Amino acid sequence: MQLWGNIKEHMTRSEENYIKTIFHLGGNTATPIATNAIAEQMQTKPSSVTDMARKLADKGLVHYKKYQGVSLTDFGIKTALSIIRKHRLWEVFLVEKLDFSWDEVHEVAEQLEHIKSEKLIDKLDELLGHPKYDPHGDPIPTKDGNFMVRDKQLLSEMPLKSIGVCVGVKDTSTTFLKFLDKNNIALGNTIQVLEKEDFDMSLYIQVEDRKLNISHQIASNLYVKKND
Amino acid sequence: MQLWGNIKEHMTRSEENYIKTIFHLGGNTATPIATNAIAEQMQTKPSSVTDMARKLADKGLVHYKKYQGVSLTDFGIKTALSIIRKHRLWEVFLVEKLDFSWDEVHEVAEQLEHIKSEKLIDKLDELLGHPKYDPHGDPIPTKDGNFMVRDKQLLSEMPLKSIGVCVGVKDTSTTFLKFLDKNNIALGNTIQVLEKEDFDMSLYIQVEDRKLNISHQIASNLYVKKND
DNA sequence: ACAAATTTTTAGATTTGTCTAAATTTTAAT
DNA sequence: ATTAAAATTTAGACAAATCTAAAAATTTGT
Repeated sequence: MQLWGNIKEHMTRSEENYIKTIFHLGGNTATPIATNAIAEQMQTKPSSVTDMARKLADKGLVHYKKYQGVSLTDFGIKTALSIIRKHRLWEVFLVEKLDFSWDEVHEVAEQLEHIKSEKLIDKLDELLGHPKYDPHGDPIPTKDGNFMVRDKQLLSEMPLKSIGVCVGVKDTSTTFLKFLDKNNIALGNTIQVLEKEDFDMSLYIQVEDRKLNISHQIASNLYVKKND
Repeated sequence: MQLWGNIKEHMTRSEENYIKTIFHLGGNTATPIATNAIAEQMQTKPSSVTDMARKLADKGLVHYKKYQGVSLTDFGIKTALSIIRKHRLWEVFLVEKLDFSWDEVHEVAEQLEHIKSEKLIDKLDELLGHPKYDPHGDPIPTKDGNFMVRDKQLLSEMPLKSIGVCVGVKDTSTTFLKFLDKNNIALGNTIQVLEKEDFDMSLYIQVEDRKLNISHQIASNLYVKKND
């Protein structure tokens, strides 16, 4: 019978996945997330989400009122950041230490993120040199839950002639990442917008020393940081 | 509808734990293992073991006849070796790359061994330089399931005056491993049996350049390889 | 060999996470 | 402001993995 017994309770894999999904859908703000949206994202049914919402609310991880959707509590946000930290550190490990390519890491990191050992993550972070970004350019939360929010914008929104550095991808699907590999576009590359085609909104760009055409769809999934 | 559809079926964490336990209890031989023994080892009830025995038999992993105990099939042995390989490789990783001490690795490796990715394990093996033994001196099965069985013996069974190298521990409990650390006994150390005490079977030994007394209990949990 | 002790299995219940189908609530449209 | 549409919840079911208590089989002791 301990006073703060519920602080470090066991979280199941499923609970952790729900928390992560809610966070990614924007549930870190006060705006509640719809049951349907969560169900769709998690490839499950709304009724299952309702059940889990109750359980997570009981555990103090989310705010939940019937028919009103869920949003993360402060504790829920902390929990989400801890899971995301683990996921992204493992992604860095896979790419940096085990030569995975950036389109191969997600599935494995989805499993590794649920391993429970604080020491493991601290040491992994140390081994990797406390990386700030994962292989897709997404920021890695620090141990105390701080985010490096980088001021970045979509390549599709860059003004003509402006120059920037590629710092991330919005779409992390295998097909998109493989496309980038094939076209030799990688994080860290310098990109300049040479021309914009009004008709289909495609861009003519220069990546390092190469010139190429990319569709609007591509440009709107690449994050660029303006030259600072 | 594929011909060999049941070869790579999904194994749950629980199934994997049963297979591993059966293997460790000696189920790799033809000798069947008793339901009770498995239940005790796994901290569960015999009735649960019966249920699982049926399921594993259905999947072709064990031989099972009512009231007769279970033994692994060839496929079951292959599966067990694959899990043990993963467990031990992760243990090496934790010690070599993340500075874990040998008494801290077991719990985390128990989780990591269930991560599913062939590439992950292949690459990890490569990163670690294809180690043959884990931090406790236990052999790591190769990808195709081969075991390096080292000719070793318990320190307690070494003849007087004989010299050997410490190559493993039988008991891997935290208390035992911490005791060894405290007494500066590590794998690779050269050990000579100087005297044997008839009364309590304790040993007076030399470890590298230090002399010390150890109880029979200690000596019967340390593996030594005779100087070759 | 036969009764007693032990081991193992069965039967039925529980928990977690999921589902379907029906009912309810909210939102949107006219 | 009603009603139709959409979203959400409830109720009841299921599979996996476990448990308890009782029944059945095996082993052991004399």
